[in-house]
Amino acid sequence: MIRKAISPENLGSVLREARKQKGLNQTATGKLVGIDQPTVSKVEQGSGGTQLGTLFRLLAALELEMVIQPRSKTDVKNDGDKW
Amino acid sequence: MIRKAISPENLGSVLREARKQKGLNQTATGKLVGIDQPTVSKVEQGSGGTQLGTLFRLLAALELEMVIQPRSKTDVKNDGDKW
DNA sequence: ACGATCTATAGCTTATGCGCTATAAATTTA
DNA sequence: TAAATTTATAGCGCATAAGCTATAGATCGT
Repeated sequence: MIRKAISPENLGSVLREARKQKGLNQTATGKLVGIDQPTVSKVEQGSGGTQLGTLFRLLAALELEMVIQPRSKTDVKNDGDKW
Repeated sequence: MIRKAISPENLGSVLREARKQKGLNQTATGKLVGIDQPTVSKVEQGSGGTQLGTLFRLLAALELEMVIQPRSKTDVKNDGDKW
């Protein structure tokens, strides 16, 4: 499971996976936090133009949190799959 | 130096701290990745309107990466930081 | 194949980001 | 405290996000 994101595309993939993991569709997810379905779609496709406010609302809907840390040279996909 | 962010304000604080830790000012940081100083300022102040593309460029300038993970059950106000 | 559900795309409108430049506060340093 | 540096704010022009609605395309189940 990809957790690390260094680009909007990465992030979009992470969000999509998390959403499916929760059994939600784009419409339902967006409704939880006031984002319309087309916007959820664009974020998941990796739109770098997406705004931070939109991202954090999405994270809230999916019960996710963001961690900022120094870039690791060695890749980080440790941690037994928790989701 | 691992910091969680659940809002644009959180994130802005994290970025500002990381920048200072690297001994950079807003102008120098922005120049590394083609962002102007006023924009860096707004991001650090927590503008939810900041775009993801801008954020990722800033992360690159500061040699940071983003990790998305399930929200910790233990409250986010638990590691000594004030937000 | 069919219908139902889900996702992607499009047009319109309003709002706002960002680069650029200039300048005003605020902070640091001597 | 004055000067230098750094950060915040503002206006302009251009580009684009996001909400809304509609619909086309894709996917799933029967």
